[in-house]
Amino acid sequence: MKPAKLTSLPTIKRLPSYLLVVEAAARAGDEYISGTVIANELELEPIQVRKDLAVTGVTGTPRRGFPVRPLIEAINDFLGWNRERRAILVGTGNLGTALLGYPEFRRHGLRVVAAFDAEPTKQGTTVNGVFVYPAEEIANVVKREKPELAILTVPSDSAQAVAQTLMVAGIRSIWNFTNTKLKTPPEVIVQKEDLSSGLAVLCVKMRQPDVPRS
Amino acid sequence: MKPAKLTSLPTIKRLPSYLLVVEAAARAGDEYISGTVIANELELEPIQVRKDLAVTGVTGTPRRGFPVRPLIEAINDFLGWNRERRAILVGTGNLGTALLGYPEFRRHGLRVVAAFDAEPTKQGTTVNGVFVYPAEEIANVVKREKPELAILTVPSDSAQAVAQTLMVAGIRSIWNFTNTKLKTPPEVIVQKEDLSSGLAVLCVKMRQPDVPRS
DNA sequence: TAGATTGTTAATCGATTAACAATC
DNA sequence: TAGATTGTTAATCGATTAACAATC
Repeated sequence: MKPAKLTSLPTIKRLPSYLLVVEAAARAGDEYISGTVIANELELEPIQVRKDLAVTGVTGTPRRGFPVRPLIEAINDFLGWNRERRAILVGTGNLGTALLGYPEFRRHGLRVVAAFDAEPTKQGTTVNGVFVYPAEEIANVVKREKPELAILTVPSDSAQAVAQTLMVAGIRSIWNFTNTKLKTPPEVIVQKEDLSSGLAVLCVKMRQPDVPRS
Repeated sequence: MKPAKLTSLPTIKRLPSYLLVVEAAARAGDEYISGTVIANELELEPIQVRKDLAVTGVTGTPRRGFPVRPLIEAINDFLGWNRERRAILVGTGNLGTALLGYPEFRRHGLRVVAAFDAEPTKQGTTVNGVFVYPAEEIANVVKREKPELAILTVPSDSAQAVAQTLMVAGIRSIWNFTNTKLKTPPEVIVQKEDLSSGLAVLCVKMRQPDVPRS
């Protein structure tokens, strides 16, 4: 059996925006939506949208497009967004607090079951509905709550040490919002969000506006 | 005169991480750093680092690598990070507040001179040192403060309307943290940060760990 | 000197785009 | 029916990687 071709990263990144457009169509009562319409909405090429949507396995109908309800279901399914995923968050500073209060995540199945902070004044409090434990409790709470992933929003200089603690506690996936490149063994999955990259792109675009768009 | 070849987006996005590594070398007292060392630190290929650094115009020395101080200078220069850039921020919710308190931005020349919120209870207060005006004051304050860009951290459903207000007020660059695809004329520069894309990539990696890394 | 590293030119790889037959 | 849209196969484009002479 030949291995299913892996989905490209750019395709995966575009799927959430397709989902938003298709959900809007659903709210508008549409039964079908064409790749052309999605493409116009997002300023993409129709062929790219069709190719991307192929990964969901939903087949479209000539002249009508893709069935809205099944498409929403299939995108969510592909992204694993229609099942619950337990997470912990370490570092309840400005950014950590913001993420705890971001309703979008909950809609995508992300459920933060515990937060941690090194700061004693935060420990024992509740931030956006999530209880804050001392950082020393990571191992215990992970053992009890069995989260699938950890969201890392600590200061950069403690990022590696906290990641270490998380890995020792058994965490195998880390969503890294620090600007530290974590040293991790190959079996640990790390997704790094980098605001500085975004600022860099914006700054270069502002200086030299003909840099490519996406 | 042939037009200077445009720098690719992936290259621009990697430059900030190079900068962090090179700055660390400077703090360690190193005079030179090789592309190989940078590559190891970031798990990249040395050839990619060398090619990327070529855009800065700094030339390396065989056997030694790149001179640390000039390289820091040149990367900052390329990104426009060694001059001040005035910005306003609209929407002082969780995320907006987090960004106002993010010290990294200041280090890269971003200076938020005013914030705005539709919520009367926030108006007149100071968030992380930045005064919060009513949203109606956008036009006035832009006229007075002459910011180069606006950071958009409002709820998605008001994103397009606020963007409209900003553009009418004369703003030509928008750093968009909402998940709304803004409708803007071609001369307006928009940089969209998409946390959902990041979550999508993480979720797919967790399901199917052999997705490409970066 | 010997050998690690640079910078350039060429090859490869992968993603986007084009072309077009099939179809509702 | 006519024609818009799909899905597939092929062509193009651009980014990454390889090869290697130059050099300190």
